Amino acid sequence: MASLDRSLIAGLSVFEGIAAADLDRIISQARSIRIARDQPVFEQEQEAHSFFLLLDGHVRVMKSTPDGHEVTVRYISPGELMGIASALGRTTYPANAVAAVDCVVLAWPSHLWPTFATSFPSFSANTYKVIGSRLQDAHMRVIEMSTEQVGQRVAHALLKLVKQSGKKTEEGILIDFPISRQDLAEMTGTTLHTVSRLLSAWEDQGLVKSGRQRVVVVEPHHLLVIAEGRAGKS
Amino acid sequence: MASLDRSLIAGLSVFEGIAAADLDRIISQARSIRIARDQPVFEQEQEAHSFFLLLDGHVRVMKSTPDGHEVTVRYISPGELMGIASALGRTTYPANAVAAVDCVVLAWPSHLWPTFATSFPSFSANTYKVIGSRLQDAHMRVIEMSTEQVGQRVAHALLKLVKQSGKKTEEGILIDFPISRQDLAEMTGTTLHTVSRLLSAWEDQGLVKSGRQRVVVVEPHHLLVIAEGRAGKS
DNA sequence: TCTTTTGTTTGCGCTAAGGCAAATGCCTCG
DNA sequence: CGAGGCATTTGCCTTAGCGCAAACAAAAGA
Repeated sequence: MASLDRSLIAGLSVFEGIAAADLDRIISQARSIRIARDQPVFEQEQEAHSFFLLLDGHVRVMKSTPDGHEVTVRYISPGELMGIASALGRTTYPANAVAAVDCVVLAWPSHLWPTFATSFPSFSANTYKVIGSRLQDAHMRVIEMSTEQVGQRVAHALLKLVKQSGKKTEEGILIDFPISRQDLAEMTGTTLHTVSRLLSAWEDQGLVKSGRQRVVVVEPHHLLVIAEGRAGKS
Repeated sequence: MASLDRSLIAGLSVFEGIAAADLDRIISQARSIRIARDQPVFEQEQEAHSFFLLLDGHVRVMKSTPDGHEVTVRYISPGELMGIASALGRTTYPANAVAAVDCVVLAWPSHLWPTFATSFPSFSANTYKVIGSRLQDAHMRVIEMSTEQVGQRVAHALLKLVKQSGKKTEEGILIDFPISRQDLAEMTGTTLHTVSRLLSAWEDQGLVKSGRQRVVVVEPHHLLVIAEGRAGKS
């Protein structure tokens, strides 16, 4: 671990409330790994040998069903934990994770978790908070899927991505990793066709600008109106 | 706590791997509460003062959206934990829980959690396992909502209920608490009308028998075929 | 017992959104 | 620079399932 990483890392919310010395001990036991775009970080059903912290890049987490469907569970941004199956007593990963762009991650062997949990209570508390918010997220997704129509869901997804990984540009807020219509469809439970139609319509209205694997949100506020449900049905 | 409860409780999976003496200490700090049908166990957004173990009855956990929709997250059966927000560092309950029938629960004050977690590591490990499986569940729900059609979803819901709370009768397997079409609709993201139509159709085919707030599954195997997707579209 | 409330059934029309198919445009790799 | 492969766009058709509305049935209450 190069020392320059330390200063970056210390500020992450996962490490809030952890003494510098403890942080050093935690970090020193991690391996830093570089993962090329489209390469897996971990795979569904495989033994959960490690848990990870994403330092740089973006990772897509998805689950595939027996009958071949794929659903994107979430995107991971820098600073977030992933593959923390061990904290929940699981021995295998529940999903696939692949690098959406070239990534750098820290990896700890899973067997360290129990020690970490007892030695660094803040770390485990922070981790469980993360899990709590993921559970919350998942339930929100269920609710969205149950009660909203596709337009709203896609709008929500875009806003979530903007919040997570939005990068200001002169055109608007760019989602700063490659994302296809298909990807958006897998996040919202629809088809790439429908997503394409929606984006085209929104582009005509000047709400977004989009191209190949690229989306820029121009009018987040208006998009929010759509997401919330009552946008004038013009 | 009456001692007769102990023997029942000791066998629960939440308490697996816990020494008898520890178990006593845990249980002695709980209050046993009786909750009448349709009364709340805890409520969304309220301060999470306690966490609970359901001893007897059935509890429905649901989430309401700002715009008035209600979605049923899950049913809790005897032996299951609920309201374990504190284990995830939350200070409020994320959902509503109401007794589907008269219930008996054990309640621990939330402030005990940190102590419990350190004093009884098996207990906390078991709890986190529960949370892990709930997260898994929630993701499965998202996937179902994304990829399956209503018939499949309702079939899945029925099978889940049967597994959780099925009671063998001469007619078939009865879901042993009152459940309305509306309830099933809220579990599967559809309307009571559609559920009603489906149940009627299935009743005609002899797969289920149902009445007012009552469902008996006669042919679980055939229902599974429907849930899995490829049932001849007759 | 009669009335009211609450849950259920069912018919009918409508529409959001999926499926299919073909065309177009943008990268990338040779 | 050219060819082939992806990603995207769009039109047209089909349909699952929702909304509305009315009739029914069973439980609960008076």
